[in-house]
Amino acid sequence: MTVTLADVAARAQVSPATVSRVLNGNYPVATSTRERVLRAVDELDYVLNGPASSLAAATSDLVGILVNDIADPFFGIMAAAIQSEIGGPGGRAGGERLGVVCNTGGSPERELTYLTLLQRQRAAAVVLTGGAVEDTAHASAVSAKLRKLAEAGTKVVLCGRPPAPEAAEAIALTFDNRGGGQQLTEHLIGLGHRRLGYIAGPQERTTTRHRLEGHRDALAAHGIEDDPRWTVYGRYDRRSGYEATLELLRRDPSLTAVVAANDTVALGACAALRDSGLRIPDDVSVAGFDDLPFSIDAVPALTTVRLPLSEAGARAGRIAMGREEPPPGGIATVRGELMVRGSSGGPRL
Amino acid sequence: MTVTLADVAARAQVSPATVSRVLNGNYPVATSTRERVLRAVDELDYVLNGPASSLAAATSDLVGILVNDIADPFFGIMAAAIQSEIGGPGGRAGGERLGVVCNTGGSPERELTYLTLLQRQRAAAVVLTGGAVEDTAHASAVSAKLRKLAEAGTKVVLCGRPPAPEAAEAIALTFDNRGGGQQLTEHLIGLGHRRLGYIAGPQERTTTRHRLEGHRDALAAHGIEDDPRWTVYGRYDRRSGYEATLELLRRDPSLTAVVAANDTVALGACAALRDSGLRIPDDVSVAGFDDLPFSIDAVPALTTVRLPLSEAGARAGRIAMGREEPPPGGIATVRGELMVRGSSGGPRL
DNA sequence: CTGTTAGCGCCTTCAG
DNA sequence: CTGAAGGCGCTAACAG
Repeated sequence: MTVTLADVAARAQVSPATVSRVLNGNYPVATSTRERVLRAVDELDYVLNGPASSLAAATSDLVGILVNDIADPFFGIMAAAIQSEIGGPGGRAGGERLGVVCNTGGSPERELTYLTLLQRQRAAAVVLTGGAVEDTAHASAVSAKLRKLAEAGTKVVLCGRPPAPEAAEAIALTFDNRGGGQQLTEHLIGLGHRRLGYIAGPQERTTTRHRLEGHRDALAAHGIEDDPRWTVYGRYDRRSGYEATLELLRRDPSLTAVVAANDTVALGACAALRDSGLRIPDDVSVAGFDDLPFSIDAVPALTTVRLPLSEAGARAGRIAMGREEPPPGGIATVRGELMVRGSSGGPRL
Repeated sequence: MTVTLADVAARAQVSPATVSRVLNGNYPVATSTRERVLRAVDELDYVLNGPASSLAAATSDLVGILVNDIADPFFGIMAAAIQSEIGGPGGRAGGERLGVVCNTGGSPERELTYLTLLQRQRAAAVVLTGGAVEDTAHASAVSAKLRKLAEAGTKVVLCGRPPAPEAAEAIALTFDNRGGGQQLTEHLIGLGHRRLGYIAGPQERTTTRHRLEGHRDALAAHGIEDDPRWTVYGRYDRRSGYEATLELLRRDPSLTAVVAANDTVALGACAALRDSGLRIPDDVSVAGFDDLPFSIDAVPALTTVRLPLSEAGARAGRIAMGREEPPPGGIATVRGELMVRGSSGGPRL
């Protein structure tokens, strides 16, 4: 029923081995022979059997990209960049690789499941994006998995994720969340703010912790006591920002600025402030993080920290494909850039 | 080096076939035997070889999800919903399927490439999301590919995409873009608008065409002549909305409403209007399409048409997994819901 | 319920 | 540069 390599060989009057060689292009074949084979492939409408090929070669053309939330542009932008570097030629059969993104939904179990599935498929590479969960048991389970993947020849790259201490084989491009958070809060302090609310992300995430630490570093550097009432934990979504802001306002109506864990949360914060009859930035300044495309369209435009998601993703993709040297030591820190816009201003008197 | 099924069989003192059976759970095995096998699997840290398994079984656990732009939440939301229905148990080996999203970037070539790659992998199912490109040559190439996939046993589902006329095997859940566009414009006309600008998406896309047709249907129904100056084509992004709006304003400053191809474009339109010193909706009303999460946060909140992306995606996922009956005739139309919000109001006098 | 026996379709030495 | 041959690891009849 289905056309096999042998059929192509018969039609082209060569041996299966030869067909395999022209298809994989990893071995010298006479031009005339190649053309004959290619013609046969075309005439027969032959499609390589991936599993068979992967089985024999003990490696596949699959490249996995794990993201926490595919509906969040933060991950979408990185994934698109990674995939664009993977899609191109460079794979084994016919030169195409299959970059596939897997949505973990932020769940440690699903992350592990996907990793196993990818391991099962003998993936050529795996790129994990975004913050990690800080649960110890899970973290070491993931590290162990990554180590095994690496041992089996799968390249492992972390993008926008802190290095895995127990899996040194994994190359890491880490975002400087701490530094970014610090810059942002420094900016607000510089404007005169002294009472700043902070809406953090989920408690057990590295990204959450690092951004918050940066914020606190800035406060400490300026001798501002960090009132515990000023920090609220939530999720990385708009709703969470909305609710957390109301909560912050309830706890301390005298706040003059709200720093959000990311832009999406900041948008929710803006909505809550507006609904509370407060003007931005006249009454309360707001800041986000990431500089997603919509942030510039907020009214007023959002002050935030731009992360070079696309660039980092592209680099991660290239490293995963072995087309770029990994950074020295296997770890590189990617810095963010403070974007001062209309949502931040001096505090009300 | 790597542990194989035979090793597990030896350790558990059973035949390889038995091991396979407990792993796939598709055949009766004595509980005691199963436990012994599972223990051996665990002790040996065995991981099934996916390619070998797929080769022997002539099908894989891979399910492809094609999206036009992974960085766009429109697709992200659908993809997440589809993947959530796929991820669960139901696959062959160990009950897990690998839902993988592929980013075509809207390019017909990449779409075809991914389809081939998926075909090569003997994917269990493929879900194509979003509008199709209307180039005839490409459309029939895709249809041909889909037909071949279906013949090879791959389930094909279209989600938010019009039916493929030449590939009737493909189940289609189509969005009623035309009806939605019509409702939206009806709403604006009802408010009293008579001069409406329209920012369309890329010219050769089905989504673009259908939404525009709906708009024109509404105009025609009310005897409003559609001035050609009032339509501008662009891309589905913010920048395009910004530029198109300036262009519309230049062509006819007397427009009282701008209808955008989607919410993202509408956001750009709002920015352009604001930058031109026009108030929304006092001077000009704005409307979007899709009702993405950020639309409610625009200031003023965006009037738009809500598409049940998540629900449609979930349904598509279930159908792809054979867990839900396809709609009669293989085609279902999913309607949108008009969401009237602050960005639309009566025209200025 | 379990073991035996053939392949699945391709890649990759090894000769020529 | 090309052909022949063996096996990659697993599944699916078929017996028992």
